[in-house]
Amino acid sequence: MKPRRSGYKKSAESRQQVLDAALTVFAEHGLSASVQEIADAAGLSKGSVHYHFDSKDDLLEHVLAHACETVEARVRAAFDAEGTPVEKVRAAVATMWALRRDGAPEIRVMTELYAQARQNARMKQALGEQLRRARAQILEVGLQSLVAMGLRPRVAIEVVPRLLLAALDGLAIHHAVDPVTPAEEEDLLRGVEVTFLALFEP
Amino acid sequence: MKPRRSGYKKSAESRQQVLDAALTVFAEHGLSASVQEIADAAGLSKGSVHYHFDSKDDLLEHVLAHACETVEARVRAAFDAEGTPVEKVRAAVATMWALRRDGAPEIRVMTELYAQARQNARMKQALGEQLRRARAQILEVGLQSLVAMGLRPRVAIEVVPRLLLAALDGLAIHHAVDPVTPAEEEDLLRGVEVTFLALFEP
Amino acid sequence: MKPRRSGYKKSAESRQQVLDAALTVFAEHGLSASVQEIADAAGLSKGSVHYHFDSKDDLLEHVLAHACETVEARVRAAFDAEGTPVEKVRAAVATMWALRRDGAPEIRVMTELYAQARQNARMKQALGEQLRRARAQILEVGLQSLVAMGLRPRVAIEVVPRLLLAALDGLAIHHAVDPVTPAEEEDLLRGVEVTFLALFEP
Amino acid sequence: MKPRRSGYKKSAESRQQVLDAALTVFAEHGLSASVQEIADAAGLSKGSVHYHFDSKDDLLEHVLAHACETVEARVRAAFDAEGTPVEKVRAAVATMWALRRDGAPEIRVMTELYAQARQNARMKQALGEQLRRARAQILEVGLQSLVAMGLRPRVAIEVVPRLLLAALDGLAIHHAVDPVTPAEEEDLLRGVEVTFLALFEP
DNA sequence: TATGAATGAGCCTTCATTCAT
DNA sequence: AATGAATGAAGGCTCATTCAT
Repeated sequence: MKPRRSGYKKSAESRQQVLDAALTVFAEHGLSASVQEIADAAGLSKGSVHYHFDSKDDLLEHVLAHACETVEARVRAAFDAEGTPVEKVRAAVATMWALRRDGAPEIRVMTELYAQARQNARMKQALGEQLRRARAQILEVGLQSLVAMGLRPRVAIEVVPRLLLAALDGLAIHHAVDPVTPAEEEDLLRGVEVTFLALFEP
Repeated sequence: MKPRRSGYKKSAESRQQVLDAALTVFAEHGLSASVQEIADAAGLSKGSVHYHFDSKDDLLEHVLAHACETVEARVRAAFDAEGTPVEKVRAAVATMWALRRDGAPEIRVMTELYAQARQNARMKQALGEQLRRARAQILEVGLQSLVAMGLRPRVAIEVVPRLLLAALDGLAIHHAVDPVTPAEEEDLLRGVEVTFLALFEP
Repeated sequence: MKPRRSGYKKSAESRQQVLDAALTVFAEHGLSASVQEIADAAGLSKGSVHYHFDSKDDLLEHVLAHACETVEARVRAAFDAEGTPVEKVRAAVATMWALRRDGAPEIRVMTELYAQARQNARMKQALGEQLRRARAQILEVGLQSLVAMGLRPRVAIEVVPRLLLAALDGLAIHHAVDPVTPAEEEDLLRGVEVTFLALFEP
Repeated sequence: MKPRRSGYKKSAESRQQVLDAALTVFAEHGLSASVQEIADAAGLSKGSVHYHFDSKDDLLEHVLAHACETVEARVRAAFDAEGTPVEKVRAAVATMWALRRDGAPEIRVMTELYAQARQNARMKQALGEQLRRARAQILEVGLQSLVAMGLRPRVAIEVVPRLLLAALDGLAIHHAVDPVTPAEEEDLLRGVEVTFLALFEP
């Protein structure tokens, strides 16, 4: 069962190299980056990429899955830090924004995928599920604690995560084209918080 | 380029056909749609597309400009309808959302362009300018009237249009992948209004 | 018979404009220069070029004919200047070289045509005839006078013009790629004369 | 690019096939021959040509280099045959002429390149260097031996190779359009020799 | 006479994918 | 497990040519 020597292990390593390289290259040069570029970045041959992944689309799906995990982990880590429920929510939102402001490759790839998804049913479904999961997570992990505190939502609570994520991703795609200046940033974050809290009544 | 006098009417017509076809095709099949597809949709030859536009990128820029004008006109028309300032803003926002919910080709193309802009300096600049203009317009046309009414912004007023447009575009890209249900829609719009108004204090 | 007004005349003018422009453009940008470039240089439309000439090849043939006439006229003018037969020959050779050294458009086009002729039977024939005529002219006009002076050729006299023209055109094509320096030029011309005269015995 | 060790033998073979086919096709149909024609002649796909060479221009440069080597080798082989210095020079010249008379593909391609070089800086430089090298070789290998024999040049010795190569290449391009007849050939070669030797005094 | 418009064939190039090794 | 080699489809673009006006 266990890999005898380095054989099996080597493969997993290479596969991961491809995955990492793909994330970087896709983020840097767009989803139209060629398999060759990825192979170069991974230090492997073009053939190897297709050895590990059936097709470019297949690779893309795995990159997406990986990126989602990474992002989710980071956001949850921020949320799991100590503090009151409101502080925890605030920390999570700050992290979500920071990833977008800094152009984290995971976010870049995901925003590009939204465009591509319209032409790719599988990808559309995958992205849709990821999005629903993210919203569900925000709802269960973040909002329930607020509700438990006595805050009552002014609108159907399901739309709150939708609005929050939309605002963040919208800021991200605009930021790429017309960057938020450091001077604006503080006000912007305050704006997000104000609007977010406005959805609840004390 | 432009016909001197009366000119051959056919040319302007054909050019417009190409432009219209391009908008539709780009919206439908993504920006990677081939020139051939556009030519087919326009009922012209591939050569003709290049007769009217120097390159695919050139065509794309014209499509962008055209799309911006169209969207701006529609939103302004909604705003210019009768009503109190708040009603006017509400109508404008409703229109902005409707265009996104219905997948208007202009909006689709523009959201795809945000992805492409990262790899295309010209496009990035063009989109950036368009975005700044849109924000400026919202600020001057919409928000000033609210301020004039005595509403005072809780944050730097410049970030308000940024937040509003970001939320709308974010909703649009998510909607394409995980549609807002009719049931959600009312709550969603109310959420947008609530958050928007929360940025002001009476 | 005579053109009534300016109608006919205008046409001849335009035709000549095209011809002149073609000579210049072909010399400058090679025979692969586009019809559009020529039309631009002529200040006319692309359609006009095809109105005056059946095809690009047709135009090329006329350019060739025109160029030959021009060159022949210049060389003959040099030869017809005053002087002894040897001086006249020397003057003609000097002119032939000067045209090549200075990259006269007529010469440039003709040397490019030699390459193209291999793929174009008509052009091959046209160039062949032009070449035979040039050789005949040198033979009759130039060499006969030397023979009449008592100089006797050391080889069949028909090969003398061939050698002379070959040397000149060879120098021309090499000159374009590895220019003859002014310092070399005097020696080069002396070399041509020495070798030329060596073909005769006093 | 180059196979590291033993490599896949097929690759080097295929690459050579492309090179050979390109030489033939370029010579036969001119430098404007399409990559497709070359691929067909090589028995490979169009994609394969681009697998082995970055671009058509790249291929052309390699063809040029290859052609130069071939020609140089043949001429040197003729020169290296036994005989007195004068006989050796004569043999080399005879070979140079024979290649041109027979329309050797290497020569055809090179003469076509002279035309193309005017529009292609890289090619111009490459051809210029090749020409200078050829002249230098003639000077060092051929002429020095004549000088060593006591023959003294009548003109700066550097122009002698220029004149010789020019005459040969000039004959070549004219020959393609107005062939040297077998009857003329003997006289022609004698003419070349006479003129060549006339540049020296005993 | 002259031209703007339109065309279609052809070209170079890119690239995901396959396969023998 | 990994890759070099090869392919074929597709794409953007150029351009000589035709034609109605």
